Amino acid sequence: MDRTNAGTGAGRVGVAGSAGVNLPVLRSHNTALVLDLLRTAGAEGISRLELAERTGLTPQAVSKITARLRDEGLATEAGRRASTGGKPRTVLRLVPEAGHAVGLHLDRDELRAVLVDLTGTVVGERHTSLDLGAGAEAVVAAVAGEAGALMLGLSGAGSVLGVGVALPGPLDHKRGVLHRVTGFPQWNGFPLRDALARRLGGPVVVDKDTNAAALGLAVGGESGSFAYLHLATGLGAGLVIGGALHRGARTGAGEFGHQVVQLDGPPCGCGNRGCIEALCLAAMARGAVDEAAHVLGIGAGNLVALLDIDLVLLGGRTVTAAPDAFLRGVRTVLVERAGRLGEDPVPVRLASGGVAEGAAQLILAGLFNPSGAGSFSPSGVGPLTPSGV
Amino acid sequence: MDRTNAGTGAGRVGVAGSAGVNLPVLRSHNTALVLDLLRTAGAEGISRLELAERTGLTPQAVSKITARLRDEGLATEAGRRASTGGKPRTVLRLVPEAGHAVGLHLDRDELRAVLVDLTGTVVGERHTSLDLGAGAEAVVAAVAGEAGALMLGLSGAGSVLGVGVALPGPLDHKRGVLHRVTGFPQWNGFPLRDALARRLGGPVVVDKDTNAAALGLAVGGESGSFAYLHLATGLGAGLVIGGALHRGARTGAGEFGHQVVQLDGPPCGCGNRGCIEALCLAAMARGAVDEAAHVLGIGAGNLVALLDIDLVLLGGRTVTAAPDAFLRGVRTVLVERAGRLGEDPVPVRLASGGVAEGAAQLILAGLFNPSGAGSFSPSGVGPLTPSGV
DNA sequence: TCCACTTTCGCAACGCTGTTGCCAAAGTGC
DNA sequence: GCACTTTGGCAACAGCGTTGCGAAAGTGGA
Repeated sequence: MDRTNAGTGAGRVGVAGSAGVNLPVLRSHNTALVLDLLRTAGAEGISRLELAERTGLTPQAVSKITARLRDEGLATEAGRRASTGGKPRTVLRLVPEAGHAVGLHLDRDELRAVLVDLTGTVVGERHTSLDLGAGAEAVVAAVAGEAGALMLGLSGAGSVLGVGVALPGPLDHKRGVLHRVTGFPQWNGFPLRDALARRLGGPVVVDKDTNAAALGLAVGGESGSFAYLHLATGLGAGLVIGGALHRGARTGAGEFGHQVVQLDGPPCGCGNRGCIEALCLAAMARGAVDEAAHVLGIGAGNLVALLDIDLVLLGGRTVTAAPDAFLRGVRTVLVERAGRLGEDPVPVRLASGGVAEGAAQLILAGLFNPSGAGSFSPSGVGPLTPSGV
Repeated sequence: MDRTNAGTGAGRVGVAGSAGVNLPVLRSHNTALVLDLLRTAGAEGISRLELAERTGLTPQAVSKITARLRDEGLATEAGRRASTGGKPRTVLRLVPEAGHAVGLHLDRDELRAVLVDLTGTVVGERHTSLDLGAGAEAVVAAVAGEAGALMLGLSGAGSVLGVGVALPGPLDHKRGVLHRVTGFPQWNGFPLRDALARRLGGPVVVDKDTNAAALGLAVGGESGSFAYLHLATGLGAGLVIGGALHRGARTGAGEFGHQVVQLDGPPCGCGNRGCIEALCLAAMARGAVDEAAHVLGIGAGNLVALLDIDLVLLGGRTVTAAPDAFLRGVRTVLVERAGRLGEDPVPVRLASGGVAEGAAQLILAGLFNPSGAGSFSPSGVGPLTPSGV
């Protein structure tokens, strides 16, 4: 209960702008940096000297940091590299079982819950149906029950750091409050984060499903700036800019579906005309997959022009039902655009990985992201026990 | 010649990602933070305790930092506040004359050059016609001449930290190389930054005019995330996200004008159809200012939806010729959008400040931005002397 | 006029950070 | 078996922000 906003990036300084850096901040920054590199290296591991090169710190500083991490049980030595004429480099790797996180994906009619270790590997999973219309109390109880069931069986050693929740509607990530979830007006203004945190007794982070998916992709290896376009019952986007998830001040970023691409277009459910979502859904309803893909490509092109991103990733039920058509349609538009400008086209790929896994990364981000507040203190974060279940 | 990329944000670590922080980095970060707050406070000044509150550092740390700044001549005491029952707070302020920067705005047919002090106040200005088609050699000579003329008359004390250059075409900010400037193919691939740096013997930074304008606005007091939309012979945007200018990996961000808002729209000069720039310019050609403003508003709405920005600023010759019409047109679209969502509308205002002033901020950013590399070392940056003039 | 009190702010000592100098360990190659 | 290269830890160090403390400079009541 003492740290319900872990990983939200809310600094210790009230001011929104940039904050001063003192030695503890410096320490946690560098520690997170090293942890992130260890995670990226995966099971292969990475040597101290490589860590030093990648961080810009001296080898001695890296030795000190990794020694701390080994003491805390977060890292361990894992073999040696071949020698290049001298003492071979010792390979370090993350200890996956040193910590866990729960990720929840609340969709309109189902709930998926995963338990992941520090590397993001799923070590437990549950899947049930869910009726978002059943009311806040019932849904929170059901969700907490699923999360609690996943957490049982973990000893105190590799405790659960927190619970990340991803769900569709517009919401306020910072305060963890839902806005008007489309189709479920009774959720408007519900403080989901605090309600769950109270029941679970540990840190909870809430975010949009598209943001969670994009975060999962960023952790999964996609680097730089990219957009994740999600086409299912609606059309939304998750934006990763310079390696960091871009939410906007009000968690409103990523409203890709309601960009207007046809000034005099057909009316959209949002009340406007010519939204790309309306055009895509209408085309799909007619069975015109290629046309929907083309329209999606136009939107992706607008995005690339505006933000100069490196990659477009596609996902969502509608896309996975006809992946080749959508890849081809979007790719065509971006290749034509690149040809006009004499640039290399922005690659388009299918997104891999689930939303629940991304939701778990909302918690792990506090450990691996060198952005200040969400620093790690293994002793400070008590094991999350499902007291209210 | 030794530091031609000052202020570009290129870190000392080759890796693109985040870098390790050591004590010198920490020091320059906090110093830049304090300098930025001093700049923001302006002539009124700011007390040490306010600096401590805003940065999150302890008062003692602020005292040490400000003592260094006073020793270096960058800050000075400027009176006292009224007492609140004890010793009154001593007010500190920036010493404007401690440093200068030159800002150049290369437009298609004219050149504006300004000399600004640390606060961004213009202390010297030149204005001449310029023919971008005259060839690189001639233009570089003319531009260097104007910059050199501005710099004469400054003693070594408050020396010139560098020259910032803003110009229209697509270009590579990091390498300082121009791409195909629209209408002037002979500039394609020209290394403008290095050519000017060689001639002037000091740091030079090159950026798009829209980016420079947006940076100038950010320094001028606009906080948070905003978009500067520039409508003149073309339509472009400068994006400030979370207080930082967003350029994209290839300096391609801000191609606002070539977003498609009419799938089957009229052909655009870029080879595509239905670009917002083509629609706006066509409407203006017909004299339909309100229609152009409406279309611009649609684009602004798309931008707000996608990025969740806090503010839209309008500028450019076309806008300043009919400011009320454009403000009304854009505002209407954004107010309608906000009404549909039950949110507060994003404010729309006219942009103030010139592009050349913003170009100068490209240099000053190295002093006031706590983003690592562009740290300040008063003795390290030699006075920029116009040797090649 | 004096005194108690509040508030600001610098000096000195301190703890902690990454860095440097040095050396043992562990390989390769002649 | 020796010279050499490379890794990586130990100890001393410089520099950062922090803490403890006291002087300075006001206010306000007696």
